[in-house]
Amino acid sequence: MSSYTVVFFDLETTGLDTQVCDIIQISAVYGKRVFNAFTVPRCDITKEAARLTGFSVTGGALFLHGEPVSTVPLWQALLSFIDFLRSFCGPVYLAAHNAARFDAPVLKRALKEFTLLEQFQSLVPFFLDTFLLSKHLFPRFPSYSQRYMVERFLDKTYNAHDATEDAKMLQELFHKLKPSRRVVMNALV
DNA sequence: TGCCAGGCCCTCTTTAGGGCCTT
Repeated sequence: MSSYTVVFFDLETTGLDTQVCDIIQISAVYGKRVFNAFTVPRCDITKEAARLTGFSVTGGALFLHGEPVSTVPLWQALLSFIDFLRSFCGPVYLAAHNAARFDAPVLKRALKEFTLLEQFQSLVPFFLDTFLLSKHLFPRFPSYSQRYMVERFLDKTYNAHDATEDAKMLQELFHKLKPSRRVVMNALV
């Protein structure tokens, strides 16, 4: 396989049900480059998601911890995200923690809704699941949550449930772990 | 009122059940 670029991303959503939840925030990082977009979800935010993320919707506007947030329509956020991904030369592997089970299906469902999936997949042939990667690397760990891995390897806590911070931490963790190409290939989904 | 999903993985398994990881 030729060269590839690993871009780290994270979604904040209205809940955990990948078949019905809606995207609230998309963030991605590559080095110092950051992509971020907020969008007003079209379904209710579950009580637990609202508690964890601090997002709320009032009068059709998005708020984060009570402060108004600038948003764009979901289709526009997705198109901007595709433009960001297109700016890299060659294929992009989009990395997220538990990508296979959560971020990838949610993102792909949204892209499909706006008939953007094919365009997206021409840029992103695979997702990289750092949860699977962590399990492959360290078979006997008591936990593989992103928070645990960050605390263990980077010795720091961070603002989890902010998509940009989560993506930045994941990038830092990945570079600390320095997984071999073989391990990376085994964590593609 | 309801207190969410889901599929892999592990083991006190395989004639099953519970924990994990994401919001």
